Amino acid sequence: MKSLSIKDIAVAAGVSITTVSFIINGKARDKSISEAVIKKVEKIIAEKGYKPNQIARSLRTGNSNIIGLIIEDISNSFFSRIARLIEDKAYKKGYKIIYSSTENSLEKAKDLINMFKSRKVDAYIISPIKGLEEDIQHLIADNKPVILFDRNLPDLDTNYVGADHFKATYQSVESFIKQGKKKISLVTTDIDVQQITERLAGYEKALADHGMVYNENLVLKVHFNQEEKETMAQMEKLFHSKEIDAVLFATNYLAISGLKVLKKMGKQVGNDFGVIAYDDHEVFELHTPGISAVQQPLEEIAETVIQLILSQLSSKSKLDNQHIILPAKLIQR
Amino acid sequence: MKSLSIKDIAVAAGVSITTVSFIINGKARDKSISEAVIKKVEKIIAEKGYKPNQIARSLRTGNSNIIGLIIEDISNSFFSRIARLIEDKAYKKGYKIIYSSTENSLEKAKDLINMFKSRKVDAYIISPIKGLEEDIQHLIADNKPVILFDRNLPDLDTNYVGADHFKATYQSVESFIKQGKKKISLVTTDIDVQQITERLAGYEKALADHGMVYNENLVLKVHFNQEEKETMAQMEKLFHSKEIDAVLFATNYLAISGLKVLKKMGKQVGNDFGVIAYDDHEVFELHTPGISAVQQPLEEIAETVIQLILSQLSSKSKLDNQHIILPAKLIQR
DNA sequence: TTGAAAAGGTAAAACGATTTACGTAAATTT
DNA sequence: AAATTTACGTAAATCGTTTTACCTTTTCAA
Repeated sequence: MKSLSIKDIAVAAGVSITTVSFIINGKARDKSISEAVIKKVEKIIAEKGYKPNQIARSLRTGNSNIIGLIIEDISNSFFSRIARLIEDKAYKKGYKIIYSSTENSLEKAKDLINMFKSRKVDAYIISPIKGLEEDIQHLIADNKPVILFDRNLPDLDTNYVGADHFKATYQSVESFIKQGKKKISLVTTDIDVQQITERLAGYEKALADHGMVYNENLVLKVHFNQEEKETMAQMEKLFHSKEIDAVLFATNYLAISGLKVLKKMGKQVGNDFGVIAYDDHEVFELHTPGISAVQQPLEEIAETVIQLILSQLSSKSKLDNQHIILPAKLIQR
Repeated sequence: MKSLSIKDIAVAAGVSITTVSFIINGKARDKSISEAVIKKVEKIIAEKGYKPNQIARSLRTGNSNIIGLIIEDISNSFFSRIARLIEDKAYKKGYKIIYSSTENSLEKAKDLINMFKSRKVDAYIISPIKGLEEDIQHLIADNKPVILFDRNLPDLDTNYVGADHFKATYQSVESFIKQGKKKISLVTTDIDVQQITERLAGYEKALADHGMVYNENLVLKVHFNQEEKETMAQMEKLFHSKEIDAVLFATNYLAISGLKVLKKMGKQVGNDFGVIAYDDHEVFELHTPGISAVQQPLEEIAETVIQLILSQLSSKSKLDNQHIILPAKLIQR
């Protein structure tokens, strides 16, 4: 069953391919095609169920109506929720999403960018990793809209949408201090991206502002690609050896691992051991007791990203780059 | 910055486009191109960083190296995990994934299939919904590999990979009965797909086999697209009004909503109120007490799906359709 | 020494759309 | 009545590949 081409429609309607193309693309009136012809062709298209071949279209026009989404890991609920929201909004505007996970591998990320490039995606939404600067720079030079989200690459002059991580961790630590906590630990990763360093900075500043000393023994930087088992072992050591009375986790998967450790150790979360997680998750809501968490405004992030993309795609001239920082909220439980 | 074309390479190397094409596609030796020319062209390609335009390639060859993945909702952890695994395995074989969520809307699903079709995806992985039979039939007639997963459409003669839902619910109910539960409730959805009806059937059969009467008041069929708030209200009513001593949830999101309800009601999960969830989730592991759950073999499902796709793509002739049912496991907590 | 086969390569058609530039007849303006 | 404009439409180039069918020269066997 060969699929229909524009030629089949043209033949069936007894007009030229050009005419059919104009009609499909809504340029018929512009090009003064008579109503009668328009009706006839549209009828035939509907009857036969013809759909233009997007590949051919892309080849000719140079754009694809596809937006590439590059994230760390689609199975992380933060990313899958964002992805769902972005997809949904993009779909309403006639754009499709191709997504891929980098798994924090620079090589895979570069590879993905290349694949997207050779598929001529119209725009890129990237949660980047360090080392990707040059590749992204090429995209920008190519005049493709690029929106970074979640993480920023400071060396790169492009659009960024993210949450105010500094403030969020600052407030989290402050809330611990108000509860009278004395030994506040931070469990974070060693990925070198702004979003993570900001979280560390917020932690340090809050301590300093409240006259507490920064103690590097209280900060655990987990290697980003290691097995969960090892992460849990490191945490267990941390929780055992010090008289920590509160811990702030810098990502949701670290918090989940941390809660597993606490459960295993039989250590109760509560008045004498406070926990705050980063990026909300059903686990935190349902945990007994409930776990406080920093909640990023997912809906707003997705909306902003899409807005930025669409405005860039629709404007001929290059727009000014925007850095949009949205507030994150500490959900107390 | 115009991107490079095969012509640029041909000119730079002083050979024809054909020759370059043969070299790119590894047909050089076959077509007896001399080693010297191969080396030279490869060098130029590497130097200039030329990547073939996949769009043009697709237009000519009719395939895209893209696999379309249609699921219910990428933000559901079951699907996002499967997606991640499938993506990963596909990527290793040089295939990319375009995914989209149907949100259980028949219209959106049909729309997605059309989009994928006009983008000439090479194969389809679909978690289908009722009413999609005809559209899928067209794909099959088009000679495209189609693998259904998670849910089957019995009227359709194609490949299917799924878990043994009947057995899993049967065993779950049986385990409740062994614990001495007398009033076992099932909370499921009203989506009319085989996977869900199987789960109901397993529940009924287990009751019958153990001499217990099926009581339809104990079965709650939640409308699939309603607000969580309403779902929770219905569950609360169910949990209140009857002397239920155990509940089996047929999906993970229902179980999560259910746990929220129980928490709100102050009802303890434990000896006098048993809970089993479907599709494992971190929430169930971390809940106090731990929640037992039916765990589908995600890794095997993904692997099987990809295997099936690849073998179909590589064989010229149409292979026999396969129905692969993998065992699901009840994790007791 | 002749003829076939192998070596080394290329020209041009095809994939299915979009778009530019142009053609002809009728209507309108001058 | 001639000139211009408008209405209605089409031919052909183009996007960047792959692939078929062919061409020329060299090698080698009979």
